[in-house]
Amino acid sequence: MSKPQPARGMRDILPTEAAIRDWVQAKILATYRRFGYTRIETPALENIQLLTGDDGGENAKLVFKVLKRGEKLDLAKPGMSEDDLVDLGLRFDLTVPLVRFFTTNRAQLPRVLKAIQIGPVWRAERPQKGRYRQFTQCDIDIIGLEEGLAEAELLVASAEALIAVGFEGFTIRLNDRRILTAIAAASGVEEARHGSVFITLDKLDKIGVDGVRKELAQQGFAEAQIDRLSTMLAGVDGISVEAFAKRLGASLDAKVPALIGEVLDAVGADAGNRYRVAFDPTLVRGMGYYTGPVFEIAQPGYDFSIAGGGRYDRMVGKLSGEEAPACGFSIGFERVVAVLMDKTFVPPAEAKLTALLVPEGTALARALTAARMLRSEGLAPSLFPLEKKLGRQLEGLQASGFTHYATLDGDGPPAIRAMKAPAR
RNA sequence: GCGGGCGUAGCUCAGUUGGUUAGAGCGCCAGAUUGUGGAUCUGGAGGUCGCCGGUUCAAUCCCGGUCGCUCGCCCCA
Repeated sequence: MSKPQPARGMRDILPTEAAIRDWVQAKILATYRRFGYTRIETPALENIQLLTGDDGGENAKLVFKVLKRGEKLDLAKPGMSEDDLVDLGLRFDLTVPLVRFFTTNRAQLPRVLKAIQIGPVWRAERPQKGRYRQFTQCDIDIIGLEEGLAEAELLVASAEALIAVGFEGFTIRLNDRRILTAIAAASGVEEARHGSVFITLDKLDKIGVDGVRKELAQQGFAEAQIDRLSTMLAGVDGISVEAFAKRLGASLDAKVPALIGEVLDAVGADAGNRYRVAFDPTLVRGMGYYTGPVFEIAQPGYDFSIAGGGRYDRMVGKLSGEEAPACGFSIGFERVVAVLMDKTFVPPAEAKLTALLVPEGTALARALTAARMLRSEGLAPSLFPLEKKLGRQLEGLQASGFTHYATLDGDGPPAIRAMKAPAR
């Protein structure tokens, strides 16, 4: 007697969570609009070529692919491969579709596009705690601005959005892809293998220096390379970008630490004591498309990050042949909601949710009139038949969010009563 | 893609060293009592013990497979 379930890794959103999600989304959108960003939407499906290009990195392997339809789906043809059967895929992030959107609609868009996107993305990976195969992302991106102003504004706007939904005491970690490249180069790692060094480096806070050394050794890196790498990264906790740049010497362009330093100072000043911004040379970020500054926000007490982003200056050019600088910051909507659910957060109601209890035999017209009257007084009345066991009924209504009730008896206006605090 | 744990009532879980009719709490339904806030009492419905196969006189229990859920790894938000 197995009941139907949602597809693996997918989940239903129940009323309590849906209310939180609506509230979070409204807060985030309102914040971003005050920074001058405009909302855009792109389709859930994109042509498969866009998604399986090399810009998605590992994510490209996790695309949900969609079969061709009708005559184009010729299963009988010999020697069929997956590519022959598939022509569409579900987006795995919002950045690749945004770049496609920008190249498609460039003529009608402002020279500098500041876009908000909020919507579901899909990844065909194994579900796990806090990880689903469908999840919502909330991105802001700036296409058309070189590094500096864009990064500073994205960081501040995202931090303000998190503050607006009640987060505090978080830290924005900031690094730059070029600093990572310099670290790898100065350690004598050939360029083709930078990626795997970065991925291992990213785990430093989780597995420690010894863990990183061990993993690099397993991947076949030379003792000398590993030694140089760990010397460079020794005691970097809280190090200034200027001090760290000295360790790298000539392998790093001096403009990079200057830029990062300026962003840190500016955002730090704007933050005051509400949140922190810190340089972290071990911050990597998974996506292969990042070219410059990268950043991430973690919430104390949770081991996953709640926001991440960076600069991806090559992507537009790769797709359209015409370059445009781009930078974005993505809030992990699901994780923000998860944190609020943990706190059993209840969004403030706009109107008093009032159950209007209608005794048997009451004329429908009378019920509607009474409800209309309450609505005009700013309440949110909802009609239910009055049940025999009032206590039971009120308890149930209270559980689904009603804060007030009234019984429709007699001819006069119904008397609104507040629900009692739940008995313990 | 790789590894561990778990599938018994609507929910949370007991249980059987393999042996007639598989249990509790909560919830649900009906009635009584109360008579416009949760109480109490009585009665009731609801399970091919995830699915398929094997071992056995006998399987919810042991074995194999499968599906689902879950927690890690890889990777990621």
